[in-house]
Amino acid sequence: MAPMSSPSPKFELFTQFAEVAKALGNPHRLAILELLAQHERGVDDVASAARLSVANASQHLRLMRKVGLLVSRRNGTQILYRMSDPAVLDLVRALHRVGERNVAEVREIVGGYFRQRDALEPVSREELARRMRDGLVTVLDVRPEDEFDAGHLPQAINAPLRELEKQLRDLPKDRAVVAYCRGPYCVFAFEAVALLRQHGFNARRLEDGFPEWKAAGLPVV
Amino acid sequence: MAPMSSPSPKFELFTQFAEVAKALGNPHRLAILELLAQHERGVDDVASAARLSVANASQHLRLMRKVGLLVSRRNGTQILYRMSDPAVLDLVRALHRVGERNVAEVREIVGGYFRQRDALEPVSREELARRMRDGLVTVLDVRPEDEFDAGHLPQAINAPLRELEKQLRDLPKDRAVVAYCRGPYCVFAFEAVALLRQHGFNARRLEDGFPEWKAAGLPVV
DNA sequence: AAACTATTCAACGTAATTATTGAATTGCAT
DNA sequence: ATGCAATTCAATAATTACGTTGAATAGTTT
Repeated sequence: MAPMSSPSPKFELFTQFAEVAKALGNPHRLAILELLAQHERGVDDVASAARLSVANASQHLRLMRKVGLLVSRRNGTQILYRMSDPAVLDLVRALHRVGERNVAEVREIVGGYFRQRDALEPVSREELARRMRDGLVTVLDVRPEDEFDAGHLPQAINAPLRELEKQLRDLPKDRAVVAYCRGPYCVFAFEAVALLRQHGFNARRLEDGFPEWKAAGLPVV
Repeated sequence: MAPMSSPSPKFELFTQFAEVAKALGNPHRLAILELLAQHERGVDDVASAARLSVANASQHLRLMRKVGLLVSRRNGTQILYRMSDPAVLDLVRALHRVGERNVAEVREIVGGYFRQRDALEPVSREELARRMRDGLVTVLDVRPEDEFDAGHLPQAINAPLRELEKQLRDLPKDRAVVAYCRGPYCVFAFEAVALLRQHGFNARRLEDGFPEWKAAGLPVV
């Protein structure tokens, strides 16, 4: 109805915030952010890691710098970009959480993964710790490789979901498998368990995920 | 260089996440989210509160539902929308934090507000509490009105930044003024102090913001 | 100074987003 | 059934976003 009479102060603020969100609204830029979450990188470096043209990577980086997600510094001939602040990582993590939850729900409706819900009951941390001590279980970390590298359960095998199918032949069929992920909403663990069961494994998922395991004071590598 | 050979699994995930961020990348939708953070509302209700046409509001709402930020239910003839999950509010808050910090930095560079940094040293919570008991200070809440209504410091006057200038004449000039905001990065308090000083007030800002005051167990209305 | 490297700029075509309009649904009430 | 209210759909026009290309800039090396 009303055609936006005055550009209210609140609206201006929301416009600012929206600029930040827009800068996150592109898969390539999210990939770049993940790269820069580890350490600062030059444009060329980012471009090849993200499989983008240099000019395109430069555009993305400059946009994110413009809205305050990144900062840059010059080192000789190259420009190094990095995340501006831990709050940016918090923001990205919050986005991942919401996105993951959404993926999980879509799968639940479309594919019906959660039908046999009892079959997917999680293993408690305590139970897994006990079975690990007895050497009776294969532990599968289905998070992306870099998160695995930054810390994981002892004896865990890293098998990012899309590579899990290839790695199936290397898993002993006579041992139970417990898969874990980033946290309670992370859909990877559910999917991993479903896939493993399809291939005849005795598979279950760990309750919650790696951060909760670590926070509970259980051993980490 | 390489034109994106295969649509990698990681890229698909990031595409999902980017859809969520895109849905946040519009000032009207952020305004709608703030409305729905309070309680669920019908389309018509949202449209008039956000000053949008009904069809336009419907489009925004459906988009946010599609990416999982909102859910809806039917109640007779109307459709009620609400936030799907507390994680969505966390995401919005994280976005606000980054956006606020960004606004603050821009102002710092352009306007030089933070030049006389010592003059803007914050008042500690304890000091403010003491001075409030002695009745020696005017307390200014420069957050938006709805946040003020949801809880504020005792005796505080709500003066959203853009309305502060109008309210200046009503403030007693012989009393010190302490302004506070959402938190440590919130730029409103800085700007309020700068404006008050321009007009001859003895003004300072409170350390951190309202949530921290409340968390410290100090009195709240 | 010239050659080289890394990055940015400018211009272009394609695609996506936004708000508007008017028509089409959907459920409820008469 | 018919009419009514709330919402959604479909088509449109204006704006903005995206990636490519080739040229331009800034700093380093010879």
